[in-house]
Amino acid sequence: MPATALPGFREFYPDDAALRNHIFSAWRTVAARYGFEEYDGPPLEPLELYTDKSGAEIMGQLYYFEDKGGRSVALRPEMTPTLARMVGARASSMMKPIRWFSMPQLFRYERPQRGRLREHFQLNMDLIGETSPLADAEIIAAALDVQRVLGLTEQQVCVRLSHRGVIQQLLLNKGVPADRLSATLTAIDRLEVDAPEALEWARKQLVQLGVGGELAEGVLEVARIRDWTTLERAAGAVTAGGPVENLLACRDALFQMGLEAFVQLDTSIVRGLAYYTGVVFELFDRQHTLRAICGGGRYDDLVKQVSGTDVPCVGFGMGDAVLTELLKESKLVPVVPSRVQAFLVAHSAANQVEVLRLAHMLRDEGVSVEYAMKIPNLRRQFEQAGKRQARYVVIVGSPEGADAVVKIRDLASGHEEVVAQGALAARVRS
RNA sequence: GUGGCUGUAGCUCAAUUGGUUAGAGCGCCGGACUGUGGCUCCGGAGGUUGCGGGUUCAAUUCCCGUCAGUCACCCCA
Repeated sequence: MPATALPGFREFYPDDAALRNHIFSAWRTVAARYGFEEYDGPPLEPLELYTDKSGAEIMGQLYYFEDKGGRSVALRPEMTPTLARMVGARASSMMKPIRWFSMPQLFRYERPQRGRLREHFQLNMDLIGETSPLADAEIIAAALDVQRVLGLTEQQVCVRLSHRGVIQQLLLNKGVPADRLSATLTAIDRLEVDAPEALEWARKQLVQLGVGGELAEGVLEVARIRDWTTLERAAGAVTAGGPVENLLACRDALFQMGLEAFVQLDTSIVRGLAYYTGVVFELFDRQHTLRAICGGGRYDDLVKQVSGTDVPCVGFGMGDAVLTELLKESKLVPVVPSRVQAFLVAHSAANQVEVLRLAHMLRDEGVSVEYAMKIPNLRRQFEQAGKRQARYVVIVGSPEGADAVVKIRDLASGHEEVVAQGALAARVRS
């Protein structure tokens, strides 16, 4: 039986780790651009942190066990409850809005599929303590900018935008009973593909909910709104400060930022998690061959539920698994140009002492250096330097030069020159 | 958790209706090659054909189970 990693858990070979770091780097870049500070929490949490909020059925998707102190603990499946607890503890003393991001590794016991594993890293960005629709727009813009930094355009990705309050209002207008709203939203959540089968499925679900017949058609009509004109017509008179105005203001802000081409109204976006209260959105690849790249929205009541402090929030989670697939598919995986700056080559074994001295001198100067541990002929050493993707080869022990100089060769251009040892670090770094 | 499809070297794949010692390219290691890499040529290592069982004189090939991957469900970060 060969040793293998657990299903759904990844091993990152150097190429994989490089791509992961590329994604992490984009995450950090955008977080910095938006003035977000990094935080982190415990990977292992009390089980109740999740069961209290999400109910017992999520137990099947949690990695949980009893620790040696008899506590029921779980590997974190999402970051938001931890964030809510941390924010709730200090929110009253912090300047608003709070802009926090984190890049936790999360765990969930589910059947692994492409882009969905039992472990992943997830960028979480949350804007806390601000109810303005500009905060929603800010968060969505950040999620989109991550895509843009990674080289993905509006040709490849889009954000599907909706608003729970708007949907609820439209459903009430259609006559859906208030006590059926929550279940109806769940049914709508399934409708994300505008396919006939999905429609049929949704009709059946609605009938089971007691929302059959004409009412069901009304619900489906609401869930199929894809353009702003239809939405405004369906909403009727817009109340100041109401959900519709809120959603439109968020849209306007995104348009004013120049992100219009990415934005798609989609009233079938509801989000599974129960705690969302306002704007909700998901990022998708345009071909829709992958799962959601990112999902988020406004959750104004969660912090109060967890900590007792009333703080409005909007945020998203963006996993690395789907992004990895999309970047590979879009041929946007960067190639590392050069692994080491200088590869030291010894003319003969007698020069190895000098190689070690020079190598360490260069490393002290911050230059990345490699050299052959065994000294084969020059041809072989050059070959090694080439395979290691070195920028320069430094030949140590050149007979025609004095001891104080070395010859360096630019491996890409083939250009060679003689350099004083004291000037070597500066020359190689340039 | 349910169902479909797929599992051969590190990677991509081949192997006649079931037939002898499971092959190739790339990659890796070494040689040709004693002051200059990428090219070329030669050689080598690397496989319990995912694993287990069954049918058969004979299984990579057919059957069953199982594990893993993948797709669609369930569900969702």
